[in-house]
Order: sequence, then C-alpha cells, then structure tokens
Amino acid sequence: MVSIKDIAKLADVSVSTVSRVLNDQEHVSIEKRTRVLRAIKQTGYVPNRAARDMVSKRTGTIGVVMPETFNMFQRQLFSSVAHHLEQFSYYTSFYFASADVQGERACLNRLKGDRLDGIILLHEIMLGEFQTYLEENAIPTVLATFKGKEWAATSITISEEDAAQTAVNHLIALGHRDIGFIGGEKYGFASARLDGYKRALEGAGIAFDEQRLVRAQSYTMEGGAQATRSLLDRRVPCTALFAITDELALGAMRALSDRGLSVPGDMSIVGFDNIELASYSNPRLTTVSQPIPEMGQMAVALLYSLLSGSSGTPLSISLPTTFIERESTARLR
Amino acid sequence: MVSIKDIAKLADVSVSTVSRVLNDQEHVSIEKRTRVLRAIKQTGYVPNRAARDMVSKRTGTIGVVMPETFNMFQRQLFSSVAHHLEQFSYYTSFYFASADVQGERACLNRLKGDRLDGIILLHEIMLGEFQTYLEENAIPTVLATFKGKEWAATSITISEEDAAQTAVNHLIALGHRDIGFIGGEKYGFASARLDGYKRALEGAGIAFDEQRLVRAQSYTMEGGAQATRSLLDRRVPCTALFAITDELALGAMRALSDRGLSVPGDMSIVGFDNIELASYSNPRLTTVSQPIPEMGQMAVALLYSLLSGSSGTPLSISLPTTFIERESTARLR
DNA sequence: ACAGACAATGAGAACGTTTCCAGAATTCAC
DNA sequence: GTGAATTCTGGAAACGTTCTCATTGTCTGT
Repeated sequence: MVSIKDIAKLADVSVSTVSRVLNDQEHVSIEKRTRVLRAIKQTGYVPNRAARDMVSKRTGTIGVVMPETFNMFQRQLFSSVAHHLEQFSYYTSFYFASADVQGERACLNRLKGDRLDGIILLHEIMLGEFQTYLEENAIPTVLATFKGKEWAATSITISEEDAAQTAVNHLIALGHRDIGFIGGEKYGFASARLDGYKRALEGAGIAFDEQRLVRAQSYTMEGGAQATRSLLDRRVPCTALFAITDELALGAMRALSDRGLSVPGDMSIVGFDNIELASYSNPRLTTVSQPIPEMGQMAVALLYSLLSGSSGTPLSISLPTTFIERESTARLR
Repeated sequence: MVSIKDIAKLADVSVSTVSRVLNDQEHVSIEKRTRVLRAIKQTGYVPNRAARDMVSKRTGTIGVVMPETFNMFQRQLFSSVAHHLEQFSYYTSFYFASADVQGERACLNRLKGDRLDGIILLHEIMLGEFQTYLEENAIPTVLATFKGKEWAATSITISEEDAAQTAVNHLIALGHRDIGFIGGEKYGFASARLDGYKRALEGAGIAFDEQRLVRAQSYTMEGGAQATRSLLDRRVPCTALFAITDELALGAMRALSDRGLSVPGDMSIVGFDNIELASYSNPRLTTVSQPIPEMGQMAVALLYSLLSGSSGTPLSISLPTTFIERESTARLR
C-alpha cells in the first residue's frame, strides 16, 4: 500500500509538504504542489483514514442510526438525510439496530469504537445507556421523529397527537362514530397517536371503547392485516378505521378485502405518514402527510449547527403536517 | 478519552498485557486478566478503532454497496445481507451510491480510504474504475444480483432471462398475444428480462413489436405509471403487460385504474421480484419470486469463504426463481 | 544596506494500538 | 538437582498521518 512517504519520495519533497497539499493548506509553492499532485495521481494514492483519524483525534464522521427493519417512512426519511449529508464534508456511517435491547446495545458498542463527531437518531432508542454515552461524551446529537423524555437533545418532530386528532376528526365529520384503532407497541409515537384518537372521540362526545382498539405485533402490512382480522373477529361494529401507520392501513385494506369488505364502501380507512405507496394503492389512501424531506433536511441542518459549535438550550423543532384526503374514506351512508 | 495506557496504569500492568486481554490472547494470568477487565469496566473503555486498524493493516470491515435510492427489492435484499453479516465478527460499512457516474466515483473514493477487507455489491456498478480498484487490491468481492461482463468475481444471480420468459409464457398460455413490455434503462437485468420476453414471444410465434415496448425513466411506481400512460397513448392494442419490476407493475396498475381500465378484467399484469407489497396490492400481483433471503445469505456465505482464503476460480451461483400466480392475470376472454 | 515580516520547507514528536523480542518465573522430564 | 521447555510479562518499535517548531529564503520599507 502506497503511503504518504512514498509520495514524498516520489515528488522529492518532505512528508509535511505532502500533508499540506493533501489538506489544501497554504504555504506550498505551485511547483511542489503540482509535483505532489502528479505523484498522487500516478500512484493512485489515497490517505489512510485510520492513521488520519488517530492523530487528528476526530473521525470527521457522523453516524446515522436506524432500525434494522426500517419501514417505508423511515426509508424515505433515511434517503433525505443521506442526501443532505452528502453536501458537507463529513463521512457518514450508518448503523442498523435491531429493535430490541440487545440490538441497541450491539449498535451502541459499534458506535463507541468509531468515535463519532455527531449523530442522528432516526428512531426512538429504548436503551438508556445510549443517551448516557452520548451525553457523557458530549457528542452532538439530533433526534429525528421523537423526543427524549428526559433527554435535552436537539430534536425534530411533528405534533403527533394533533395530527392524529385531525385524522380522526375527519372520519367523525364524515358521520362515523364507530371508529376502530389500529395501533402498535413500544414507541412514543404510538401512544401519542392513540392520545390524539381519544381526544378526537372525546371532542365529539363519543365514548372510548377498548374493544375497538387493537395493537399490531409489528409495523408492517402483515402486522396491520393480522390486527385487523382480530378486530373483525371481535364483532364489534366499526364503520371506519384509523391506523397509526400507512403500512398498517395498507395491511388492513388487504384484510378487509379478503373478508369481502370494500373500502371505503363498507369501511373507511385513514392512515398516517403518507409514504409514497399511499398514492399508489387501490383505493388511494387518505392519510396524514409528514414532511419527510424537510425533516431530513432539518435534522442535517441542526446537526451541522451543533457541529459548528452552536450552543445554548437545544432546539426542539416541530414541523407541520398536512391531512390528505384521498379515496379510502367516505361519508357514512 | 481513556486509552489503553490508562487501563494499564489503573490495573498496574503493562500495555502489552492489556492488549492481550483485549484480544483474547493467552499468556495472561487469571489474576491480571481480572484486574484489567475490572479497569475496563470501571472506565467504560473502548479500544480506538482507528489506532487498531492502523497498526494491524486491516480494518476488519466489510463494505456493502447499494444504490442511494434503493427499491423495495433491494431493501429486502439489504435486510437479509445485514442480518447474516451480524453473525460473524467483522464490522460492516454501508455505502450508498447515487446511480450515476459521479455518484459511483464518490462512493469509490470513500471506499478506498476505508481499506475494506471485503465487499458485497448489491447492484450493478457501471464505473470501470470500481472493478479495477477491487481487482488491483485483490479485495474479496461478491456481486449480488448481477455478473460483471469481464469481471471474474464471485457472483450470485438468478437466470433473469428464463424467469422472464416463464412469466411471459404464462400470459401467452392465458391466451394473450398483445403483450406490452414495461422495461427500464441501463442495467443488465433490464435487457436480460427483455430478452426473456422476446424469446417467449418468439416461442409462440408472436412477432416482436417495438411499439409495445416502453422504458420507464426510473424503477419506481411513478416511473411505471408514466411509462404505462405513454404506452396507452400510443393506442396499440394490449391485453396484457409484463413489467420487469414489481414496482413498475404497481405503478402500471395505478395508471390503468386511473384510465378506467380494470386489472385483470381489461388488462393482465405480471411483475418481477415478488416484493412484500406484491401480495398486499389490490388485486394481488402475479409475479416472479426471487429468493431474496437466500440471495443475501449466499452472498454473505460466499464472502466469508473468500475471506477465509478460499481460492480457485470464483464461483458463479445462480439461484432458482418461482413463478407465483395471483390475481392480476386472467384468461383472455 | 538592513531590519523586520512573512512565505516555504522539512525534521521530528505525537496519536493509540499491536506485535516482536527478550527476560523472568515457573513447570517439566530425567 | 539440573537443564530444557513453557508460561508470563513488559519494553519498545512500528503503523501513516498531522502538527508544532525551527530554519531558510524572499520580499518590503526605510
């Protein structure tokens, strides 16, 4: 492997000079600079990142953490983040954590060895040690799509509860009163969206009924389908469904269709996220649109400002959502 | 930052001894070993990877390259690869290359600095320099979903052409003769699937008609919808469509539905890939199933054997596909 | 012509680890 | 008991960079 010394020898200059050229520093004559550049080109030399990192005490790397089995919303968010990250001169490392304690711990351990300069978390982390590590080492952190309960980190979110309430209100406005809820496990957004659902019912004077609530095992279409089947099996009358995720909603549509129920004829459905697929399903899905590209952009911008040394109380930014009416909801006949 | 020296001091042993403990080597007394381990635990010490990599001349890292805007098939493949990669003790770095020459070059440059021990490519790379670099540096490489033309690397593929032919044959068997083709740009699999389509027509004595061929701008649902619209606008009669990707097929279904055509009543559709979504669409999509989990597993296994020093002519493995009939195809009335 | 400022350059320390080597301590075979 | 083999241990070199510092050379203003 060709090293900086080889380049120095080949260009007949000192190692220091090569380093200066490499890092675009001044105090190098045009003549030597071109000689060095020629040698680099000739040998195909690329600086050894490990060596560079070691001496400079920083890796120039920012980490992006996401679930190993990310859903389509997270996939789109990831795209946006990755795209904006390319703009500026940091390396990016991606970490995929399986959604359990061991998975998060394994992820954390990988992280630690990498000595990141900054980090963006694209999903809620359950493991307390994660927060501890980041705080103790004062690693600039941006939380996207969630806030830490007692974690005073920069975050970018939407008002989950309000958005969910709006979605359910739409169903109510269409005359529905028996509205099922397809939720999920664990995460903060799941309970926030449930709260929004409850608030909407309350606002309309509809009693909340535990029987109309079902939690999917996983945030997948399969999870949504299963949950819907078990809801239907309970035989509590429902004319509409609110699913806290588009993928759950799509799974629900599949399950309904399998039971010979039509959407929105027999059942209206509202989703949440507005993933790309929502406008390609049949029928198109009425949903709450999250500003995914902006969330990614903001997350990157916020991290950048942290890395540039901005201080003070961490910003906690909430972006607006939009309710999108498509074809999966209809007025109750 | 706490370093190995701090641990040595704290445990009152030499740096060498700490290093031995760290790397699970023998020749350390139980007593000192426990002292070292205690010190590590106490301080939360994690070895600096950069330093470690530098001296050991290897990074213990394997790289996974995929397109920045990966489609659902690639997403599932990625999952499988990531999952199997976790089993063994290499670090994994993910690289996302935007699908153009600059993107691939940028990706390559990032790669180079990282001095990978091995690499898995999850999509066809156009940039020749990529191959050159990997070959010149003798980096163990596995190509997944494609083969290099003149690249004698280990690869794992399916027989694209045969599978496509089978898919189109199915349409023919249902009585269809006017079969549109929704293809795409650039990649080898696109032309292989086109060849399969042509061969099926030929086998049935149906003349290939350029007018029934359309290429999507991108391998997305939007791309499929657009392509389908332009095909419909040509007003060449078609009773069936073969899309070389499930996502294109789903976009096509959307476009047809928008024009008031029903699937499979007015038009049969066959896709390719069998992404998760294919069994959740409405109607469910008839398609060619790729053995995605196995492909990922194989790719990892093959890389592992390369890293373990297996040599000889690189293996080129082709996995079988399955044709899956669902609801998007029907007999021509 | 001379001091002072500044540009160009290279020598060498430092970063945190692994690994080679040699010495000390212990065990083993007779 | 003796010598040989083996285990344990620490010192120090090496890895490929960056960065500080000192030296030399070239201007500039008087």
